[in-house]
Amino acid sequence: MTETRKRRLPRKVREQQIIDAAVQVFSKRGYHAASVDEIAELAGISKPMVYLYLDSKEGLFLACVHREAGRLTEAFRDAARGAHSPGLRLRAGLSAFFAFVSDHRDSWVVLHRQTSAMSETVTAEVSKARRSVMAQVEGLVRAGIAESAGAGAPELGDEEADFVAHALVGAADTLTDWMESHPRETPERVTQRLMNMVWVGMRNVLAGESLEP
Amino acid sequence: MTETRKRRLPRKVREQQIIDAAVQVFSKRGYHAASVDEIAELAGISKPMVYLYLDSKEGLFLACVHREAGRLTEAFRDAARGAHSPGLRLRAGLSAFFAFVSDHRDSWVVLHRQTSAMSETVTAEVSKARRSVMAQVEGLVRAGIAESAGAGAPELGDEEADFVAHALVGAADTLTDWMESHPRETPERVTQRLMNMVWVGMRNVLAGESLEP
Amino acid sequence: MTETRKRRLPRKVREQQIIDAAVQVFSKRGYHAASVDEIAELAGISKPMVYLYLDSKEGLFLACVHREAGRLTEAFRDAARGAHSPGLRLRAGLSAFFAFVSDHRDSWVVLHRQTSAMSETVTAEVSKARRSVMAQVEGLVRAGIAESAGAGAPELGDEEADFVAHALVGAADTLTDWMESHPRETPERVTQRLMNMVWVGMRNVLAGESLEP
Amino acid sequence: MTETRKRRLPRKVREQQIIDAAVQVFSKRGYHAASVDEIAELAGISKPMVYLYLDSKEGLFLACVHREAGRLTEAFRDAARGAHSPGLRLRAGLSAFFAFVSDHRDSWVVLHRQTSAMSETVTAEVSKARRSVMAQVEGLVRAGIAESAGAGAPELGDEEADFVAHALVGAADTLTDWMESHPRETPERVTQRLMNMVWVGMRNVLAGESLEP
DNA sequence: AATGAATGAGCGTTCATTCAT
DNA sequence: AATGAATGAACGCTCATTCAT
Repeated sequence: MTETRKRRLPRKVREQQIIDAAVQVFSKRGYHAASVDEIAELAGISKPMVYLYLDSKEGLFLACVHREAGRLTEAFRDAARGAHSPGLRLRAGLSAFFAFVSDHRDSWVVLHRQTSAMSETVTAEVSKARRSVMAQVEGLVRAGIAESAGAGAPELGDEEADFVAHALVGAADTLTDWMESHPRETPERVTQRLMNMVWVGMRNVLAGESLEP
Repeated sequence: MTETRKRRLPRKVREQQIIDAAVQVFSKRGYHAASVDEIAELAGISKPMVYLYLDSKEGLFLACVHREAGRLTEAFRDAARGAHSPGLRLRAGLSAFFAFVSDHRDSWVVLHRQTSAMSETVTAEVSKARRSVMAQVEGLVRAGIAESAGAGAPELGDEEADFVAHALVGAADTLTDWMESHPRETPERVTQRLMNMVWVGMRNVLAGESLEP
Repeated sequence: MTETRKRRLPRKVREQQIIDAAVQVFSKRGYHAASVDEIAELAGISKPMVYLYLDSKEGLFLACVHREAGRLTEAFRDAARGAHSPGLRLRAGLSAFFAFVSDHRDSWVVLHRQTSAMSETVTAEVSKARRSVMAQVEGLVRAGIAESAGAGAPELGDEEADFVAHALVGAADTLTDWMESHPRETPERVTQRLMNMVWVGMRNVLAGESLEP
Repeated sequence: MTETRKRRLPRKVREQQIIDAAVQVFSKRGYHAASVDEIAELAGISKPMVYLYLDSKEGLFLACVHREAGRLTEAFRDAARGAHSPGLRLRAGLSAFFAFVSDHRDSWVVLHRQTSAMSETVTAEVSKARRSVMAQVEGLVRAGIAESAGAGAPELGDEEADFVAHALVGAADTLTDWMESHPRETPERVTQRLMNMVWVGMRNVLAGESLEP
């Protein structure tokens, strides 16, 4: 099956191919160790095209972050669409989240694990995208808990929901690495296990209960 | 060979100063963006000394990882020493962990967040050091749960304990970032909250219980 | 072949537009720092058109030099046409020269101040165009002095006239910069002043007189 | 006679060698067309040394301008030292100026003929150095004329002296090119001729006299 | 024990130029 | 007549590393 590589492609298509390659390379090497040469080669084009379309290495990285943040947002939205009660939305959303993180390792690594020092504007933009993702997880957490807690549930404070969201995202991030060394695990099983682990506790946090040390 | 007359600092001292500087710079810039120049300058010596003592940039990074992993291990040991019942050891250990992670940001970032591509041998060594840290958390988890579950507790499987340890470490990592933007939070409060969140669930995971989706 | 239906501009017009743009950009940036991209954009067309019409960056530069040398020549000719005695021709010519240099800064800068290394053939052509301008100034000088010196004037040697022409052109070039920081000066005033300064001396040079050091 | 090229040289020496090379290359190619590679090669060292000592291409250019401006200033000072009456200082100064311009073609071209667009800070610094040179010529002009005009001489206005200085510098610049194609000319002869040409006129300018057109 | 001097190799970026339509 | 797509080659700059003292 010969794959005739098209030589001339319209800008929009090439752009996506470049971003595809960039996400892979940024994820694998990290922002600084990634070389535009390698990205261009992986995208099957020459370096000047990268600069023509994406302006700079930073612009390229930004494009990656934006696109992948958008995709994750979309994954959330799709999951929510299928779950018509607020309660199901939490599980569906979290499940979608885990699925995304484990299915799109590269996207997630670019979105969440690139810590290297970059120009201030880029750092700001990236932080914004990351906060937007975190806010969506937080929304899921708050909605899910609120419903599951029933009518008389106390309001879940901003800080509490934020805390839970960060804990979940951090756990999910590390667990995705863990999955790689446990090939029999699936995103679903990991989701289930993590839910088992935190579900009751999330409500405890909500209820203000605390265990004695 | 008597070590007299030396006004220039003895090797061991210099070495530690270099590693001090390196941990700061690696943490701030990331492995690749860090420059040996900056490290040498921060250490107050000339570059060839760095190479004389630590061989290469990778050797320098390895030394950082080893030393900081050792320090974290020591923090665990100290915490355990104060808590003479296995049950208290879990909380004390986790608390020590959080304290370490938030007190020694640079150390932790070097230990856990540097993903960049390095030579295979180095990557292997670093992974080993990281796994050793993870193993200690896992030990705490297993011991703590075992005791809290009482006499007839089922054996906690390796995979389960490993899972919980990874979730905790990941959550702790992200929560440390979160703490930075919530200045009123302390490591103790965060520890407490995380314990509230996962304590019950950890036992659920142990008991093999699972919530219906 | 009737030239109907063509909405796209005919070749000659486009060519002039391109050269217009090129003169501006070459003057502003210098030959090497000028980019064909910028020229094409300023001309309102795409880059391949530039190459279709002018062959190369050097060709483009050559075209600029030729056209602007021609314009300066024409300015001389027009000035001469109005001054029907050879004596007036010198002043009118010099005045036209200053007017041109100050009115068409870009043209002059391209004609006289671009020193950058180019291919030998091009350098030769450019030198030729520049020498042609210099020759015209020299002609003015020789004619003007000859007349002013009256019937029995000694022949002004080639070298002497050449010397005076170079001195005048160099002075004029630098004085044009000077004019920019003295907004109340006009080409006419500068011409007058320069004439005052060199008029007597030119005749001295002619007469072979020399001041004692 | 074998020339043993010293490999290791102290910074100060190497720095001067690099600037030597840079002046040549900047003069020959122009700022933009000059490549740091070529400069390094001509200086007999590797590129990083250039950056270690001179920071950047712009820094290198600045260093050239400063050093050569200083040398020209020194040439003026030396000439003035030999001429103990103000009147002789003009001729001696101008002669030194012409000698410098023709002996150090590269220095002068760097000092006066680089027009290309550079960063604002550099442009500012370069302009400053150039103005300082021009001011020295202006000083010579004013002093010389004042003395030659005798006791009752009218004050020479700033603008007039400035004008004359610019005209002289511009003429000298172009005449230096002219000398290259007239190998029998010497700086002394050219100086003499230019003095003949402008000496009387300079006083006319001073006296406010003007020739009728 | 300690350092100033030096470099090979690579990276981000740009540019003149061409191809296919 | 006109252009969007594409690139080889070069340039400014930096960095990990070593040599000579």
